[in-house]
Amino acid sequence: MYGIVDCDNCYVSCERVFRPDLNGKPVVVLSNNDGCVVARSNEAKKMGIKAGTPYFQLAQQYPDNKIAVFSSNYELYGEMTGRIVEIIRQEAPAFFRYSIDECFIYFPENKNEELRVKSEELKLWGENLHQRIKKSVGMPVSIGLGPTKTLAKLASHFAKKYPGYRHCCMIDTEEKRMKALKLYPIEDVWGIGRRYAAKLQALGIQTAYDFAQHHGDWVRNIFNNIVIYRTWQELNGIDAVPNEEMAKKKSICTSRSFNGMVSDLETLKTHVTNYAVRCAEKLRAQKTVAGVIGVFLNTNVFREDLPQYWNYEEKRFIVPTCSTIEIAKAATEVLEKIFIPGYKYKKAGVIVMSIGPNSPVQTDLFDYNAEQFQKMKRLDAAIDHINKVNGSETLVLGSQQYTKKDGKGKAEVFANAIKHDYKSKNPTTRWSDIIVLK
DNA sequence: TCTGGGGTCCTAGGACCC
DNA sequence: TCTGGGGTCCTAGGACCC
Repeated sequence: MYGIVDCDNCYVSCERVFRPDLNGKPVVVLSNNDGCVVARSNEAKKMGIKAGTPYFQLAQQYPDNKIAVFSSNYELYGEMTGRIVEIIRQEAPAFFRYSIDECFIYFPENKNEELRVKSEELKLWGENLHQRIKKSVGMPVSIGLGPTKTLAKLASHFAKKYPGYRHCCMIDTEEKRMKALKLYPIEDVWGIGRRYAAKLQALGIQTAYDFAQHHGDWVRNIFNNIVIYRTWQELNGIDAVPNEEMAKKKSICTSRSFNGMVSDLETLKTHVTNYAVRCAEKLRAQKTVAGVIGVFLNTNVFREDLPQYWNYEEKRFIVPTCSTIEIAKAATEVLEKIFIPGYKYKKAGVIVMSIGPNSPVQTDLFDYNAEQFQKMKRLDAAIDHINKVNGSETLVLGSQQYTKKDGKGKAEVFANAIKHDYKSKNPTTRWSDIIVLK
């Protein structure tokens, strides 16, 4: 059996833990730069607010402030969901964190009849897990149980939709499986995206049941695609999607849209340096080095009245690295190659690839300075430590700081934050934000 | 005026090897 | 008239996920 634990309206629920006055009221959380809606409370969903709605449209539509709005606060969401993972670590035999708000649980098959967990016990286990998470973290979660991961996902949707399941729904018999499949729209099945759903609907398939009823050969012929065939198998109760392991990322990307538009190379360099530094930190956090770095640059695609340009280039490191200074330097070099003056840029990003373990690293046969290498390593470790203890970006490179010339031609540092006008505090990670009880 | 930020896997086709 | 038979690796593009 598999389980999935899925946080209900994750970001909204994180905010509500510290704002219980907002329970039962419409709440949305916005993307970076207060761009669009990425999370909605049930009340907001009922009002017809769609995911991805640009915030300025929402504000026009509901000028009376009836909807509580939050900028995204990933420091908070990361810490809150981390607490949930800790509880799952204690309660579950094995698990895999699938995303920030979802966790798969693996129940090993037990051939011994006497040791086998009975269905009723498993269902109760799920209900108890929900209660423990609700009580100790404050997050409502929905739990689905089933013989395959895809069916567990289906079950979790029913757990979310019908209160009668007490937040945990289990598909453990043929009868329940059939009933669930018939009630489930094909476009909501895990692994069926917009394209596949459209194709299936054109073939007269409306529900998961319609799809599962077709012959496997038919599925293979129509799609010639192993991924969708596995989904078909899973709906039919055959465990087919491979279990994932705690894997290291194979590529790491840090990108942002800017608050406003940017034309000058100096500001772009500062942005790109910041993204590169983040990539280096992420590489070190998972104990890896990257062999290739890529940088991309975009103008504003929504401004059809302005000339458009986008470009991307890569550079290979002779010796794979996770050094902040090396990665920042390389990123700037690539940026200079793709930058064309005269455009109004809206977004840039840094990607690191060809990721491998940080030891042993194949060094350069002809130009390797062991002393320099060790120095860089110690410097990065010191930066990471200081930023961990004192908060991120306590210590940064000079090139990470945004500067402009004052009247006398002297460079002046200024903050260039992305827009976060409605950001909540960080009472779980910042001493300055700690809650005061009256 | 204002429109997010990450990831994964699979396949086909081309370049290259013997 | 007739033009082999295996492989591997890499890349781009397309689908999907949250």
